[in-house]
Amino acid sequence: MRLEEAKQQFINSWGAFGTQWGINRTMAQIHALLLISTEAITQDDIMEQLSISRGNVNMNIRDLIGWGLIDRVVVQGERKEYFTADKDIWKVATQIIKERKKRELDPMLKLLSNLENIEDKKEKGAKEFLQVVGDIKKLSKHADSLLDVMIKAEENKFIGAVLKIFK
Amino acid sequence: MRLEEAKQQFINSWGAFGTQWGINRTMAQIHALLLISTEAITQDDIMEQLSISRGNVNMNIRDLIGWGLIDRVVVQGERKEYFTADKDIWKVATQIIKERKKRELDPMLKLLSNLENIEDKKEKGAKEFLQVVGDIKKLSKHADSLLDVMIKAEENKFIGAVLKIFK
DNA sequence: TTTAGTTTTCATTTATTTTTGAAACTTCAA
DNA sequence: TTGAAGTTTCAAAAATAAATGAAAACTAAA
Repeated sequence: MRLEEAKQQFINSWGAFGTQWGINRTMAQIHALLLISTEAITQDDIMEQLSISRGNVNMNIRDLIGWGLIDRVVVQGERKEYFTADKDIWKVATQIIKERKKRELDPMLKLLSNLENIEDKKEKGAKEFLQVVGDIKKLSKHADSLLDVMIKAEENKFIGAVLKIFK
Repeated sequence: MRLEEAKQQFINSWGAFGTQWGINRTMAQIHALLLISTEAITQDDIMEQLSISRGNVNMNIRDLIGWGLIDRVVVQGERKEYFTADKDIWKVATQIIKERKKRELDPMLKLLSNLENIEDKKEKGAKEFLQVVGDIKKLSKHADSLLDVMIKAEENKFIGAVLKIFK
C-alpha cells in the first residue's frame, strides 16, 4: 500500500468507526484528515480533500472546536483561517472522555437521581425498579470517578508519571 | 413522580442515551423495559408497552440476544416465548464492553496494523502519518488490555475480589 | 396430516440525520 | 465608504437508518 492510499483509508475508516460510536461520519473524517496533516489547512483544503460542501465543513469544524479537538490558527499575512488538530493521542482521548462525560454521564446521573424520588415506594415492583436504578447510578458514579482519574492524569504531573505506563 | 411515570421516563431516556452511543433507540428501550420488568415478558407485551410493530420487536430482540444482554426463557405450559434481561448491571456492562471490543476495537487494531505497512516509508509526510497511526495503535492496545482486566474480573474470583470496590 | 398459534423475514414506507448551496453576514484593505 | 475575500447560516434536498406489516415459515397440538 502507498502512503496516499493509506491516508485515504485512514480517513474513511475513521469516519466509519465514528458512525458506530454515534459521531457524525464527516466530523470524524475531518478530524482524521487534520490528525495526519503535517501543516494547518483551510476550509477549502478540507472541502477538496473530502469532496464535501463548504457549509458541511464549516459546521463540523465548529463542532470539532466545541469538542476541543481542533484549533483555529492564524497564519502570518494570510486572510484565510487555518486549522490544526492536537497530535497527542492521549490528549485527544482525554478530551473526548472529558466532553462525553460532561454531555452524557452527568445528565444520566441527574436523571437517575430524579427517578429515585418516586412517591409510591411501597408499590408492587417499586423495590426492583429502585434496585436497578440505584445499581446503574452506582456504576455510573464509579465510571465517573475512574474517568476523572484519567483526565487528571493529563493535568497532574504526579499521577501522570504513575499512569505513564498507559501512554 | 409516580412509579409508572418513572418507569416510562427510564425507558425513554435510556432510548435517548442509546442513540448518542450509536445504539438503536428501540433496542435500548426494549432492554430498559426488560431491566425493570420483574418477570419475563413476551413479544406482544413489548409491542404493547412500547407501541411498536411485531417485526421491530422481533429484530431488536434478536440483536439483544446477539449482544448477550437478554435471554429467551421457556414458561411451563406456555406456547409463547418469554424474555428476560440479566439484572446484574456489572455483568451488563462487562457484556457490552466485551462485545464492543470484539466488534470495534479488534477491527480497529487490524486496520491500524495494516496502515503501518506502507511501501514508501521515506515519502514526505510518511513519518508523521506512521507516528499518529502508531500512537493510536498503542493507545488502543492499552485500552484493550485494560478492558480485558475488567472483563476477567467478572470471571475470576481473585481479581473480582480486588475490583469489588467498583461494584 | 391439518390447522391454529406463533415467530421470522424483508420489500416498502416512514422518520431521522446529514449535506448542500445560495444568501446573508463579516472583515479588512483600498 | 465600497467591495472583494472569506465565513456563517439555514431551508430544502439527499442520504441513511429504522419501523411497518403482510406473507412466509415454523411448531406443536388435535
